Order: sequence, then C-alpha cells, then structure tokens
Amino acid sequence: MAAEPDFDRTDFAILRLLMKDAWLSNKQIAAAVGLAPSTCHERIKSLRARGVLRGAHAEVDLRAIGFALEAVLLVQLGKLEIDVVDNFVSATATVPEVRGVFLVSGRADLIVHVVARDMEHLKAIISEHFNRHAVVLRVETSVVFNRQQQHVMPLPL
Amino acid sequence: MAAEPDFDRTDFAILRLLMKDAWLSNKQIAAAVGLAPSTCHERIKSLRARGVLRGAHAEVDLRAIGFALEAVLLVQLGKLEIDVVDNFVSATATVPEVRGVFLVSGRADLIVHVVARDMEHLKAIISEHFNRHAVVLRVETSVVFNRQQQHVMPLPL
DNA sequence: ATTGAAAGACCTTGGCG
DNA sequence: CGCCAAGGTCTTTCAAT
Repeated sequence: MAAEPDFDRTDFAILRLLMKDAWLSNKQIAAAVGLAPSTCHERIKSLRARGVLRGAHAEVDLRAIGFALEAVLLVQLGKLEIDVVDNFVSATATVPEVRGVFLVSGRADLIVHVVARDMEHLKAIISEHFNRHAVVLRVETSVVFNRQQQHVMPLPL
Repeated sequence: MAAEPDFDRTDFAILRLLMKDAWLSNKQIAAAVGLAPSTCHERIKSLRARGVLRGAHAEVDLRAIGFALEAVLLVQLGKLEIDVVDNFVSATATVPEVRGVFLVSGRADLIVHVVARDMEHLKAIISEHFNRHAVVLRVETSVVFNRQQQHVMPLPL
C-alpha cells in the first residue's frame, strides 16, 4: 500500500526547514537548500502529493487565551474489545480540550494530553469525558509543571 | 509582565483557522473572517507581536521517513533538586527523537514522547539518554499503538 | 530532475474614512 | 479599527536542457 519512495538529502533538508518554520517562503527554502525556486516548489508539491508533508499548524500560546492549566491523564480501561476502545479513542480525540490521545501498552491503556482554563475546568473535563464512560476504570491525573516540545526532524543528519 | 490584552471573536477565528491550516493565505483568512486583506494582515501581525501566535510547523509523516515506532516513557527521577531536574528536562528536550517532555505531578515525574526507527533504536535511546543518567530511577516504556492529535482551538465558541 | 522567464496573484505599506 | 489602492515581491506554470 505504501509506496517505496526514497528521499534524498534535499528532501530531508526541506522537511527539516518546514518543521522548524512553516512560514518560510518557497524562495527562502530554495536558497537554503541550494535549488532554484521552481525546482524547490516542485519538490514540495511532490512531498505533499506523496503524503509525507501533511500540512502545517500554527503554534498558539494557549496560556495567552486563558488556558493556564495542562495535564496528562493516564487512563485505565476495562474490557479491551477493540471496537469499543477505538471508538472511545476517536471520541476522546474530538474533545476540544484534548491535544493528543495515545493508545499504549503498559500500565495505562490511554495517555491523554489536555488543556484547561483552571482546576474546575479540568475536573469537568475528566468527569464528563472520562469518568462518565463505562469503559474507563480509572483516571490518574498528572498536572504539567513544565513542558518542552520539539518541532525538529528526528535525524541528526 | 504579561499585558492583559483581550481578544475579540475575530482574533479567535483567525487563530482557529491558522491552527487548523497554517498554509492558508492571508487573503483566504480575510475572506473567512469577513475582513479586508489589509485589516486581517494587521491583526495577524499584532497577534505575532504580542506572542500569541508563536510560529508554525509542518506536519510530517514520520513513518514515511523510517520512524515506524513511537513510545511514551514514564520516567521516575531521584532527588528532586530543581536545578538538576530542569537541566535534565532541557537536555532531554534536545534529543532529536524526543517529540515532547512533560514535567508532571503524580506517579511519574517525567513523561516523554519519543519516536524511533525500530525496537533496537528505541532501546538505544532509552539506554543512552535515560538509564545512563543518575537522576533517573526508573523508566517505564509504553509503546504507542495508535495516536490522534488535535490541532484545533480548545474552545467550542 | 532542474532551470529561467513570464504572467498572475499575493503581500505589505501608507493614506484616508 | 477598518478599508482601498499601489508598488514590490513571490508563487506557479511551462517549455527547454
């Protein structure tokens, strides 16, 4: 199903630049990787068409718009029927305050990253979207003190 | 230090659009929020200047470039001297394979999201960047089966 | 696959309601 | 604050190498 495209050094360079800053103009990228703007443009179009470049998202300071609290929920589920679990994952992902959902092995079945305005809001989210569901056995809430996120290629080369 | 700027409905609309798709042109955004392009441009500039809009990052399919494995590490630390911890968090955040680091309350002190090419690579990352450090007491590794991430405003309005 | 050139669209600023 | 208008810049396509 997945094609077998190999990427050369230039493709990686383009992806790396766009991961760091998606607002770079095509002209800037072309100059940085040593290509003509038209060539660079074709490369980027190809990467998009192949599904490697999926899009871009603005980074917004959520604290500035009133979301002062962040938490990670370690959720333990009950009966692990695949359909029920997948449905719950999908439903969880659509909650606006949820930033990410991970279905994982190990002690927790679900790891959920959420933002909230304050403690009361966080309580409401957990109560409404997690504790209310029968599939959820237990939720362990970890408040986030500090966070750092990377938007770089996971390759030194 | 932080001012208390209030955002109107239009600012939220702009931020919401850019979080979903940072490749939208200024003209498109202006049309979507019902402003002239020049006015919309001024709004966006202001949001950037105020630090609300921090940048944009391309979304790359990491599996397409050879990173087939994803994991969440629940890291327990030893002596919680603030300097030591902060330094370790910063050091961890600079590891290329690390996507995010969360310093949290609860059972785990650190929650780390990593990508890897395969199991051996994951083993190497944990061994080199976590188990080797004296501050790390224990690492519990959760392999990610499924993941969904949201790039939307955490506001229904 | 890469390039340069051309046309068109867009961004960006300044002046005005 | 918001809009219009104008200049300058960039994107985007295409024929050629």
